[in-house]
Amino acid sequence: MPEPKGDLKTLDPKSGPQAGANLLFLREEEIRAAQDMLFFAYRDFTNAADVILEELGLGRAHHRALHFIGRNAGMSVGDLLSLLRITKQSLSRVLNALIEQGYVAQIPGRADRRQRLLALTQAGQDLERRLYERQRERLVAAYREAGGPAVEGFRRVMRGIMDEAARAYMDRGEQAARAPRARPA
Amino acid sequence: MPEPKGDLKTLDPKSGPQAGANLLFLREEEIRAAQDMLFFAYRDFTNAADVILEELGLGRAHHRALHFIGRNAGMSVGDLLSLLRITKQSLSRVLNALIEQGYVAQIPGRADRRQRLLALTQAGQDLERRLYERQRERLVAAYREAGGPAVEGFRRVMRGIMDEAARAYMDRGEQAARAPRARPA
DNA sequence: TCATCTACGTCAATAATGCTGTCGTAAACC
DNA sequence: GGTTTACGACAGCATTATTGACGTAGATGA
Repeated sequence: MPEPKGDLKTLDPKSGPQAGANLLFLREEEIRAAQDMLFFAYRDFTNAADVILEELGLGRAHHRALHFIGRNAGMSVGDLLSLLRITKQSLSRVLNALIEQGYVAQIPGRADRRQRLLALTQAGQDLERRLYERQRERLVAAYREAGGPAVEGFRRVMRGIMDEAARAYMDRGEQAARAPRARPA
Repeated sequence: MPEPKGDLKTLDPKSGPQAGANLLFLREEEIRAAQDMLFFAYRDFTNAADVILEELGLGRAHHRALHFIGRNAGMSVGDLLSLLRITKQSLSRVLNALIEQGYVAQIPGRADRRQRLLALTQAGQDLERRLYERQRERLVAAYREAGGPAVEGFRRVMRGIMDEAARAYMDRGEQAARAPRARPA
């Protein structure tokens, strides 16, 4: 990459040696580095699928919906809403587009016929898989570089960052992990 | 080829008939779980600061700018643009608001007087710290729950997910790590 | 010195994604 | 049978992002 003049690395390397303050500083620097990392990793992770989305005229919101519907075939609209934590209106635009374009199907719930259970059509599964593959590349590379124990640590920290509801969701498939639309061919 | 998993939890105790397919399944489930985690962790991490932002009528874009300016006092507008990877126009709205409200100061570059180097004012430092504290709570809790080795693993995986430029940026202060907000307005 | 590039700012228009509030309908529930 | 629930839709608005065009001051090099 071309180095601009106002180079980020040459900011201020003076060191103030105070053991206690230094420890405090290290802790703060550690937390601030985590802020950086969350921003960068999330940015580049989501970017990975953007090329495909763009050529289809879809956005990241569509991708998120496809992802969660694919992973929880037969979920209700309400379930999806509380997973995404957006409003009905925000979702409806996205969902309508996906339905209209044949990526998502709605089937009335059998137990509760007010519900319109969501699932990916074949086209939806195909598209979701294409998007998945892009993000998968990055994640697999990162996992491989980092190694198994690091991945376990990653999992533990990420879990700690998310809130209780999200943790409960993550625990969901622990037993019935294959429930969704599992199985790679 | 790659080590699939460093003994995460055992998703499937029954070492079934098709061990190969099962391994494949585990790998895919692992990647998909990572997608979930990135979404949830990022969502809840960013949400942490929203209350403060809202009462000030600021958004997350303002927070990101404050964060990076605070961490790189004296950076140029161009540097900030390439860090955030947004357009000049997107940044200008945010930056103008921050300057107008007295959170950010611009000083002409000494070497290159076309530049308008950015730094937080005292008010900006105070605000940024309030926002930081909120996110810090979450991260400290997560780090403590997870433990030291897990944090190192987290760091390694996150680094693997981000792109080369971001990694180079992370390596920036490895020695001069104390540069961040050492510059008063 | 003069032409050109660079760093930054701005105007105009548009898109994607989110929000609130309201209303309607069908089905479930007590 | 009245109330709540699940969902859909309309109207309007805010935030954050985009592209493209244009201007200006200052750096830079032939």
